[in-house]
Amino acid sequence: MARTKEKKRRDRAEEIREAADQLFCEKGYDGVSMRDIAERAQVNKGLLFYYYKSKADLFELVLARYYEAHREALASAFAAEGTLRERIHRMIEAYMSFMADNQRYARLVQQQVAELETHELIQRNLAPLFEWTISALSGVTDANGPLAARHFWITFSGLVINYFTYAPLIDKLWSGDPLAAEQIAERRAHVHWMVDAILEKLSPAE
Amino acid sequence: MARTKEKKRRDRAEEIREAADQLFCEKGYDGVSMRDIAERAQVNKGLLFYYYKSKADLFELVLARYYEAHREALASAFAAEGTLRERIHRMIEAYMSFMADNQRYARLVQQQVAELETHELIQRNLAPLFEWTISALSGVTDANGPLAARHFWITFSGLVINYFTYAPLIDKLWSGDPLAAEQIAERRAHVHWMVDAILEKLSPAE
DNA sequence: GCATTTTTTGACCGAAAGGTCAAACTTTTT
DNA sequence: AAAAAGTTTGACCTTTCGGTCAAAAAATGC
Repeated sequence: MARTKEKKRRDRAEEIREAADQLFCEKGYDGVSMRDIAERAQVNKGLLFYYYKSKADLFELVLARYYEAHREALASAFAAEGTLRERIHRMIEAYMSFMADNQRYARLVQQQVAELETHELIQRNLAPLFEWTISALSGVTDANGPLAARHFWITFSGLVINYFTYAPLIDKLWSGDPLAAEQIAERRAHVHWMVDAILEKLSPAE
Repeated sequence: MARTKEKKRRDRAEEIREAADQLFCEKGYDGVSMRDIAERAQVNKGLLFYYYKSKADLFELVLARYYEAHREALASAFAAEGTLRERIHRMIEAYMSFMADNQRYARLVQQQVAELETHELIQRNLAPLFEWTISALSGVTDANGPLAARHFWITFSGLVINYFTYAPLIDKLWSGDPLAAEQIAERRAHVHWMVDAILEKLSPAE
């Protein structure tokens, strides 16, 4: 008789990482203790330090995974095919999808940005996205002033990310869960509409 | 000889509040200890508890002052005079000015929103702003769907507040301080341009 | 001047934090 | 089966936290 059950050994390191991921997103770095993480992972506290050398280390790992996933998710959208309009819409689409799939991420980034000692990690990951937008928009926006590409970068990314970071608040003002699939689809449509409004005003001829 | 020097007694309660204000904005609630606050206020730690009953209490006071100032700053812009376009621009103007004058506030709100147990304080203060936008836009937007007023509320407020919350990050991507007066003026012009783009697409006839 | 009230201090408390470590337990290698 | 390597545990350490309190100091009323 062959083994019918795959007797998987528990991967403690992974369980700890997942517990840390959940808790950091829920309560923030300072709001979580290593004891909390150990408890959720159903593991002895000492074990956390066997696999990860410190709390800060564990946090950075959780963060780095998200940033990497984010970069990968957007990488395909960077492909320079189609018109500017198509490319931007594709970017927005990828960005919204990633946020919808990784709702914890928005909260994590927000907390990270809120820290004044802005980690070089976040910088390193956002810089490429920034550069892309600037170069993509360079043909249609001004080099400087209120219509400079850099303003549209903030505006575009804000349109997407703000919805998710403010979701807990929106939840209390609207009726219905803003993170439900239909609501997110609605926001997606809104952002696309906004992109069109901006592009139309930037170059009415096209 | 009359008293030439106004020998002002130090207002300890006020000094403590100011120190707490600074530190909470810099490092967040959890990142600051009562010892830190006492040290910055150059006051004995015990005194903090003489004037304020707890750390949470002190934080709420700092927060409440900002919310009140915010509400007051926007109150005049609520006046229902002029066209919709004028009213919205006036609102944006007031909002931007308040943010420029109270740059700490953006960071405080962000930290507050980041906490999952979103305080009823922030809710109570944002609700009126939300209601006003909804009713102001009701004539020109859809009742539901991607062009519902509620989406534009998030979009508008994001346009303003995002610039300030992300300023530390922008600082590292741009050249030049995003919180300098000229830069803020530029963002202000950008947001006004955005408002026009939106309104034009919403009702092209007008 | 004295008595009373209001401020201010420094020493102290228990709880909880991040982190260490030697010993016990499992698994793998030989 | 024994030895070696890799895991897991619980007890323990130091530091820091929010908060208390009795006593000292300063201001006030009479």
